[in-house]
Formats: sequence, structure tokens, C-alpha cells
Amino acid sequence: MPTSTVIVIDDDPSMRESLDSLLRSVGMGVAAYASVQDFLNDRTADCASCLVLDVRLPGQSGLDFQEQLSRKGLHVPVIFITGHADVPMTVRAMKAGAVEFLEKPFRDQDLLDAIQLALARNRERLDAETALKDLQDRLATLTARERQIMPLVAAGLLNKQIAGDLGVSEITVKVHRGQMMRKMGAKTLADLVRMADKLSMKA
Amino acid sequence: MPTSTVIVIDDDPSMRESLDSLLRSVGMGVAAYASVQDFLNDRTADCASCLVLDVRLPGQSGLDFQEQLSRKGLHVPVIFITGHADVPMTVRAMKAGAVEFLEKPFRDQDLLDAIQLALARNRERLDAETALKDLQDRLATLTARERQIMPLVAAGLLNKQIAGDLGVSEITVKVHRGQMMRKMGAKTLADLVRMADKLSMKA
DNA sequence: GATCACCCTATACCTAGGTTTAGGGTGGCC
DNA sequence: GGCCACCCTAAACCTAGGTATAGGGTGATC
Repeated sequence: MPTSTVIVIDDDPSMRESLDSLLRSVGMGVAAYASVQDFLNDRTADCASCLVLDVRLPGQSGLDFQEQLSRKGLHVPVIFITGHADVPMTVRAMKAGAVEFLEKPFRDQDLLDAIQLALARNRERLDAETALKDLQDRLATLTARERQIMPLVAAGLLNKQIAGDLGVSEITVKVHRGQMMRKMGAKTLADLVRMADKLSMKA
Repeated sequence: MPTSTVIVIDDDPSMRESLDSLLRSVGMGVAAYASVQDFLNDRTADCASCLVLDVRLPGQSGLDFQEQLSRKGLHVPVIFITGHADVPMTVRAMKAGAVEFLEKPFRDQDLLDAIQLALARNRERLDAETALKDLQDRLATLTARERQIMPLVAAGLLNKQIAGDLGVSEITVKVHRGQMMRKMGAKTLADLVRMADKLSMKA
């Protein structure tokens, strides 16, 4: 199975066929569907790396589908292709973050360029998501106290001040702090500050 | 003078007139021009907070102007209005970061909404730019050594390690480090780490 | 040649961070 | 009841960070 799979959803069988062969000819993995429903029914499609959607589709439109994915927090890059586009439709798609919006007929190279860009963005996104998930997992291993202390440390407060804030002794803070640093995998305070920022922690 | 001024560039005098009165009626400052050249010749226009551009203009087109501003690093929010738009034009504008792209005739409220959004983005942008400029000014007051040490400190290296890297004694590092923290206005290491990150400093 | 800014170093001293070891208290769970 | 995880604390000890004071060296500038 290819490392990245392009999902094509278009109700025109000949378009599906030609996109499929175009993308395979440059070594990409492809899965083509006639409708959003068909795609959703096929659970082998989980490895989607980028979507190529016709704006108008039987059932749910490409635009609605894009919005729905976005609401679910699934930010897979989307490329639109369409035979009958108007300006408001284009604006809506681009505002929602579409990578490209191409009118049929388009040049093969334009689509391939857009897909390259989409795949690059997807890789970045996946990397960022993986890193964040990793941090969240580590955060989840903290005890209540450790979790409470972390943002205060990241805000630059002294152990003394943290102790005052929490109404405990400074030495207790040191113990929790050390344990927290170990669990988070932060070798230095600088590391921890960046972790807290990525986790949007506020003191 | 209003705190925020909307710049309108449209070659149709009646459109300029009607936009001017629409925007003034809701209390906005407006300056209207018939062409990009006219705007650039008027140096009182420096306080631009957002641009409302016709895509097609005599001389330089709105799209070209947007691109030119972007290349110069002037990221003023742009709203396009046009009577004769096509999809590629729309895509280009939105990819370049346009806030909105409206076809004439448009509803007044749609334009006002877009302008509100543009002004909000402009404020954010200005705030961020001001903060960054402030940091850069402080960075500029550092001596060569202090500047050299800053990213190493922000990377979490110990004074000992920095001393080794630079081939000087640990105490020398301490002195430069203290001076650097003072000049940068960083009260804690956590502050400094965030500053270095905002300045995209890499050790 | 005097002045200035910068760089390096050192001693001394103080504060802050961090670990280990050792203990006591609480509440949930088998 | 025994076990466990968590919370709090303490003494002892070590490392790291930070400042003040003091001095020497270099290169640019006037």
C-alpha cells in the first residue's frame, strides 16, 4: 500500500478513470468514488492523504462535505475540480481552506502540482498532530498536582512563588516539579516552556 | 482623523461615491481613488487599514497590486469587488490571502461584514508587528557576544556548555547572559525562550 | 594618547533548582 | 486489613544561576 493515497470523488465515470490512470502513472495511490456516500462506506479509505472533489456531486455536494470534515476537525487538504463553477462557490471553497480550485478541463500538470502541494501540507499537518498527541499523552500521565504546577513553572514563577500560590512548602514544589519534568520528557526548562505553549497552557 | 481608514480603489466614479457614503454612514474613515497610481501618489494614505479593490483597474490591476504589496511585506487585508469575475481570478485572489471577493452588485451588508473582518485582522496584524518590532529593537542593542549567547540560553544549554561551545569561562557566560537578559527585558528564562521563538532564533 | 565600548577573567557571595532518603496522611480497591 | 497511588514535608547535599567588585586586553575614534 502506498504511503499516501489520493481520494477522488467524481460522479463522471470517465473522469474517474482518467484521473485514476493519470495519478497512477506518476506513482500515486488512488481510490476513486462516485459519491461522498460511497467513500464513507468504504472503510479502507482511512488513509486519505488528500481529496480531489467535484463541487457538484449526487447527494452531498463537495462543498458541504468539505465543511462537514472541517467541523469534525478532519483537516485533510481538499482540491476542487468542477465543470460548472461560479464565483461565490469558489470563494466559499477557498475560504474553507481548499488548496486549489480547478475548472474542467484543466491541465494535468496543474492538478499534479496542486496534489503535490496538498500532500506536502498533509505531511506537515500529520507531523504536527502526532507531536501534539504525544504531548497530550504525556500530560495525561501527570497527577493533579503535577499538572497544576506545570503551567506555573512554564510561566517562569519561582518554586517559592508556586509554593505560596498553592499553599504548600517549597520543597514539595521541587518534588512535584522534578517528577513532572521527568514524565513530560523535558530535559530543560526551555523544553518545558515550549511544550506548555504547544499545549496552550495558561498559568 | 479616524483610527482606521478604508481605502477604496475603483475606476467607476458612481461606485466610489456610493461606497464612500455607505462607509461614512457607519462611521468609517474612507479615502477613494480611481486607480492604484492615484492612491500611491497620495501620501496621506499611509494609514490604510484595509483595501477595497476593483479587480480590473486602469493601469495596474487590483490582483497585481495585491501581489506587489505582498512581495513588499505589506500585508494589509484586501477585499475585492468586481463586475466581471471569472474563477481563476477568484482563486488567485483568495490564494493570495484576500479577505473577501464580491461580485457587483453586492449587498451592502456583505461588504460591511467583510470590512469588519478585515479591520479585525489588521488590528491583530499590527499588534503582532509592533510586538515583533519591539523585540527586534531590543535585540539590536545586544553586543555580538550577547547575541551569540541568547539562542544558546534559549535552547536550554547550561552556562557550562555554552562556555565550552564558545571557548570561554563559565563566569564570562554568566556576565554576558545577565546583561543580555536585562537588555531584552526578560525577567525569567521562560520569557526569554518565548522571545527567542518569536524572533525565530535557532541555536 | 586618551577615551570608550567591548571582551575576558577572577573571587566572593547569595539565591534558586534539583535529588535522595525518609517519613506521615488520605482514600480507593481487592 | 493490606496494598497502592498520591499528596505533603523535612534534612542533607550538590549543582546551577546570578550579581557585585575589580582588573586586564583590544580596537576604534577623536
